[in-house]
Amino acid sequence: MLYMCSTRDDDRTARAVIRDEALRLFAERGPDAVTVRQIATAAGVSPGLVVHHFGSKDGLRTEVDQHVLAVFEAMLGQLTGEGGADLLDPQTGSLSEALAQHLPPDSPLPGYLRRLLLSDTDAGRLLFRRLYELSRAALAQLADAGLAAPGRDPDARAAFLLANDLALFLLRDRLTDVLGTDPLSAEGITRWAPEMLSIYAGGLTASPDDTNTPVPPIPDTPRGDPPTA
Amino acid sequence: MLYMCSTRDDDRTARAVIRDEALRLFAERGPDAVTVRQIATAAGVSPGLVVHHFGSKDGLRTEVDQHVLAVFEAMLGQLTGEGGADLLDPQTGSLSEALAQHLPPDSPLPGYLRRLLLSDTDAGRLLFRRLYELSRAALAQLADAGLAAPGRDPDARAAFLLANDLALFLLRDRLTDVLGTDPLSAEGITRWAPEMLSIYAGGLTASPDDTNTPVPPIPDTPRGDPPTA
DNA sequence: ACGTAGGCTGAACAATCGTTTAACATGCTA
DNA sequence: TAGCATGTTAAACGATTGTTCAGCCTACGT
Repeated sequence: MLYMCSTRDDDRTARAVIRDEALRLFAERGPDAVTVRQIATAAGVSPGLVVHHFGSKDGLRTEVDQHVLAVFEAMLGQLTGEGGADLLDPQTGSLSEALAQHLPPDSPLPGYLRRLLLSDTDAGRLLFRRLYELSRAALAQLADAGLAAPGRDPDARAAFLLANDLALFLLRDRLTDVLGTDPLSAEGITRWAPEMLSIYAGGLTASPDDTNTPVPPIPDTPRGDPPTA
Repeated sequence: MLYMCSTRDDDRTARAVIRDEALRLFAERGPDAVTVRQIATAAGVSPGLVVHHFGSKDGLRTEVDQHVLAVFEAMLGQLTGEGGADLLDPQTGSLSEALAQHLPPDSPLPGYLRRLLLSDTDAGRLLFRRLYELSRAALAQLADAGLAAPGRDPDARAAFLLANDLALFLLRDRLTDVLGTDPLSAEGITRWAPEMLSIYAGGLTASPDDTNTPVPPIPDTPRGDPPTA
């Protein structure tokens, strides 16, 4: 079964290698910008073999989609299993953080999920809807526990929180550029999380140290106050 | 000068028509997914004319980039001129809202800016950096006015607020899908803004009506409470 | 031992891409 | 009115794309 001419030192099937390399390249440049020949070269096989195993380039893309979604779902199950159901509780961390922390720093998965979420495909829509339902459930649970108000429009509020969480994900490169720190790295989270926590806990007017204490009332004098030291 | 065979009923130069159609198509499907022939057909000209006017497809893309950035910059100038400098004040509305409201509903500009922000190009990085500086300045101004705390890390806080604002923009289609309302439409804003305002004003625990009243302290009993009816 | 199914290759195919070229029509200028 | 720059088209070119095909090599069942 193994007579591959190239020197691949892992025990993965050629099929799996093609899938993994395609995943990596798709995440990096997008499926449309990657050619079958590039995938074949990266996997150390011939272009014909790619089609032979997956029927077509689109078949390969579909299978990578399924694979990524399966891995993501498995990771989601593991996270809700270990950390309880408060995965999306802003107090304990965000979805993006959890994802970044449970993945090797060079994993192509975040990038692929990013493209999937932004792509105008059924898979992307399904993924977002899944996250949305998760966000809704988390908000409802938080509300039940008295840790958050459901808001006037719980659906919109859940969507708002989810969108904010995903923004960190979608704008990761841009934020790294302006902040000088990858917000999804261990170091970046130490910058990001306190601000997020502070705002979610007490709003924009709360000072960072008020995280666990009641929020002072907003002064009635609208502006012109001396800057708060 | 005008002897075009096609029946175009506007007074724009063929060059401008090509640029506008390219802008529309680029925003819709992305520059790489749009062919020169498609642009030419949409503009009612021959493919050769596109290259004749813009040198190459990439030249056209660059010019569309410049044009979009110029229009955006002009709109930014107008907005800060009329509405004062608190354009990014969450109390008065977000950047996304302002952009959506001052543009026809079918304008390709938001879509193009979205792709620009997410594209790995210098133009995209520059645009984001511009918005980031705007956000920093707005936060500093808000802090001076006593309407917001600068936070422990003002740069990170400004980035957080900007990312949240842009999320609405980047995930517009997905949010429309799950909410049933375009969050950037007039109707959608009435759902979105109150939740955003409420959280920014008093945090997650504030009830929507507490916008201008103090926030109640978080109860000490962590969980296991009966669901609050 | 032998045949056969499947992993795999390299060359070739048709289609489509961005771009080039030659030619033509038009308006301005001298 | 002759001439020239400019706007415009149709056809064609080379490169690249996804895909097909014929055939080789190896492993496995009988």
